[in-house]
Amino acid sequence: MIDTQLLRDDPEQVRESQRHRGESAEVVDAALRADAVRRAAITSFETLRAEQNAFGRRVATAPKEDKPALVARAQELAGRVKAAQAEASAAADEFERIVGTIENIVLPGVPAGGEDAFTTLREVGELPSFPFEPLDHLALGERLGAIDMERGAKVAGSRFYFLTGVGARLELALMNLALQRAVEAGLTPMITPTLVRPEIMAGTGFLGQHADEIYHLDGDDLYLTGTSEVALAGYHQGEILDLARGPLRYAGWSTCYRREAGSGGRDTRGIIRVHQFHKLEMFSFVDPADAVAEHERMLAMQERMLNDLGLAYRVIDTAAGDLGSSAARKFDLEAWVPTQGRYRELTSTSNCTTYQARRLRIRFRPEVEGGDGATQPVATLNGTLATTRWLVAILETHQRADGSVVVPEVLRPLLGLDLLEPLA
RNA sequence: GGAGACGUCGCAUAGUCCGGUCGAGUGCACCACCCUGCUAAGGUGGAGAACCCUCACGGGUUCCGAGGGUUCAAAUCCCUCCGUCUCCGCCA
Repeated sequence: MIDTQLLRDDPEQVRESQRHRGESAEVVDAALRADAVRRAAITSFETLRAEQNAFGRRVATAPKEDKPALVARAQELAGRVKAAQAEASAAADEFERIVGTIENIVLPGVPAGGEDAFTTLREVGELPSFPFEPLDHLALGERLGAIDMERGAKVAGSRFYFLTGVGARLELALMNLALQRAVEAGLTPMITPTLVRPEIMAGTGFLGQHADEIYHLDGDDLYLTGTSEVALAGYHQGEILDLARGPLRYAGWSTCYRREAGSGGRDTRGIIRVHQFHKLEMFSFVDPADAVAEHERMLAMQERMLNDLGLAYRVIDTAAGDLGSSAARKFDLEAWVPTQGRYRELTSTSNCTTYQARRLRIRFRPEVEGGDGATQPVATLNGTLATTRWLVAILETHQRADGSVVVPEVLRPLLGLDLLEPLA
């Protein structure tokens, strides 16, 4: 949810942001009208209620014989209060409904426009070239005894898979590398619930645009999370955080579940787009003044991972129209996938500024001279430090003519292998 | 799954039976000032959140786990939900 103060003080900034995203600017005016209605309704309700409260005190202290008459008048007043209250709360709901559809204000510098309007910030690493015809990650994975899609489908359906043998070990090594780096950077490791209540799912904003992407357990009314971001964002819901000693930084390790409802037919081969995978997700709660720096910090950690894994990648500044509703800016890191001859998104990092925190009511008390200031929403940021999909780029990039795969140096101690070799 | 107890303003608690003077007392912690050479102790005062009105001073409304209901009036009575704890049963 956006800042309603900003909506009132500078609606043009909000309209501009909506236009950058290719979203409606008219909702801004609808929201302003709803705000006026709401405030008028609240004021008249509160005036009546104040009257009722004062009257109630008179009834309480009145001599017994006067009470019946007073109560009769109070009854009449109570009816009017009830009506005014219903009106005020309906007006408040309507305002929230409309404001809720306004997406986060995009940060300056974010390219306006749709998916293709992104800016490439940099390309890093040399594109791999092969003196032989490279195999794709699935062909490699099958030869290495690392990936079994067929039995995944037998057991769970399409887009499910088994990681087997060195495949399972490779994923764990990757996740452990990410976890190690996270701990070194001072993040608190977390293993999070992957089933969450509806309020949490709604609070993090995933029930809007992504609703049909999410698995729901009807019998228990719980949602399976598509990222530990959901649980981590919900972790401090409704709390007033102490940020005096710096940001609260977490690294959530979880299995992620996605229905991939709208992606029929795309990336059907291999483990690029699957219903279930693992992810190590960074999540920070920071003073909004530090949000941009925190975003850079996450990006740097992600780049270091990709670099150290020997992957060629580019960093793009995602266009406004391609941002989620909560994100004010998002960097995607896309690794080169040799057999596809293009960059594919491996990871991203989003700065949600105060948008997500406002909806989740996560606040802090800024330090101001002369004591504590009023509470205000924190900024939240998230970024992925490793996921199963990374195996695609790792396998393909480091393959050799004989179908073996050289293990990146940083993974060797964690994996216990220097080379993955095809099964006989 | 069955039976029961409980959920109050940072923490701990009082208040709930018998609805009104309880938005709420007390202790600890906290902040400011005073006092004592320092420390400890002591004194005085302050201090929750959200929203509305106001240039401001200030005023008002809401919040006692959440949501409904009864009532002129609910922390207090009723219902539903969530959570915690205890006992019994069952099971990885």
